Amino acid sequence: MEEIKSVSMKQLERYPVYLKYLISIKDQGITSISAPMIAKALDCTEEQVRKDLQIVSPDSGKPKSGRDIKTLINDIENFLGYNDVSDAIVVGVGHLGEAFMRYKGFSEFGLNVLAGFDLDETKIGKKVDGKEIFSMDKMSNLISRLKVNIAILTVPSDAANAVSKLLVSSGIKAIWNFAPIHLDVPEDIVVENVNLASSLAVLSHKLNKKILKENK
Amino acid sequence: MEEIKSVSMKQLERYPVYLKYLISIKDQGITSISAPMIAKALDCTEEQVRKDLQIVSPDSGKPKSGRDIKTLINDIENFLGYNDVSDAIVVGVGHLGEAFMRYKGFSEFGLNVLAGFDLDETKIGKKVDGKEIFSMDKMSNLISRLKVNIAILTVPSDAANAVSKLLVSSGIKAIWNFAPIHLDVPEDIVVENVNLASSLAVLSHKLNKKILKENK
DNA sequence: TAGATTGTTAATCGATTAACAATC
DNA sequence: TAGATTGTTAATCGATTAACAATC
Repeated sequence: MEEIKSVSMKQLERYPVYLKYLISIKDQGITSISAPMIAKALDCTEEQVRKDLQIVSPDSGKPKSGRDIKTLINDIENFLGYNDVSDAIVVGVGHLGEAFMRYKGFSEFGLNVLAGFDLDETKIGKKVDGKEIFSMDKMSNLISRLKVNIAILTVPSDAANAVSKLLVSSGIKAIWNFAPIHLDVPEDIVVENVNLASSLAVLSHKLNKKILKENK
Repeated sequence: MEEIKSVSMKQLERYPVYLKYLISIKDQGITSISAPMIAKALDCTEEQVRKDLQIVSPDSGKPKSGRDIKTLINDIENFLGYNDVSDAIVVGVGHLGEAFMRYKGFSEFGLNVLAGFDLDETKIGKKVDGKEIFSMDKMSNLISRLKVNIAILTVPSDAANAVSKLLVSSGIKAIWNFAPIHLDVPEDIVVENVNLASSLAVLSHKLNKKILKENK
């Protein structure tokens, strides 16, 4: 029986950063890497790196040399599911939604955007990067027919809750929510919020503290 | 002497969510609100709401009735700096960068995008929502001349570190980084990362756990 | 008054950091 | 071998949660 190590959300957020770094290092022709090296490059502690890597990698590192980069990259990619493709739809094709429909990087993460949905009749029927924009009343059918699990929600805040209800009743299992509000959905629905206002609040606060420090 | 309550990053991230909710409630004509009501609507604990609000609001709530919504909204907006405008530039006018140049919501947060910068000669000189796209070699001069503090960094990962060095040497104080890598900048530079790959890693992991649970 | 809500103070929880023996 | 690096186990830190007296 396989041992199951649990992983925290904080750790999950770090793996893509490790991965990017490891790939860049591999491309330089380096074949093995140690926790202290990674820690130094990414400005974190080596203890944290070791604990994180132990979770995703079945085999352990070797004292003195560290870990094999290729193996490690593969372990992280498998752990993050980059090797299995999931279908997703973009709901709300505004500036941000359109950017996501055009974004090539998602395929790297195993995410495949099938189509977009919008209320605006002037957008319906148009194609963005080869993917069609449908009207909202086509959404439910497409989700259940193609068994889409993931919705990228980029509608205005005041529409977000109504749309999320529709998504849930159509069978969507996870919502990647870019509206800066709390979605009121059943607790078994996975919601991951990306709140730019929150992020900016942190940035502004740090910046103000810095400016205050400089001026005194 | 004013008492200074310290605030955590986690708390800062929550204020914009409170604010959105309070504004929507105010628009319904409600004039006062209690911590338990907010907690129930936003799916968190009332203790947390109380502690968070105590930090931003000088006057305390009243037992039974709670807090005055208008006052509270004003307190949060002031605390987050939404009433003072900061200038910013967008560096890297790809799909995401262009979306940010077009995004109207920033003004609500007190953020004013002045201009964009890009390497691509076909983009240079064009205007996006009235804001011009300049070549990268104009960047340093504009930053120092207009004393711009904030850069929204939306360049590809492999360019991010070189560009951030240029930003820092030009006098930028804070970088809102959308490249999924660690920026190697001096520690007094404020960096706020928005890593979509990290966010997606969390979503995928939760989704996989949910699917595993359903299938057993 | 009675009870809902308040702010404060203490307990719990989880994640990070430190310490250390094991090993290539 | 010596020393860098490893994984594990214990200590610290910070944030969340719980408990409770005060009050409109």
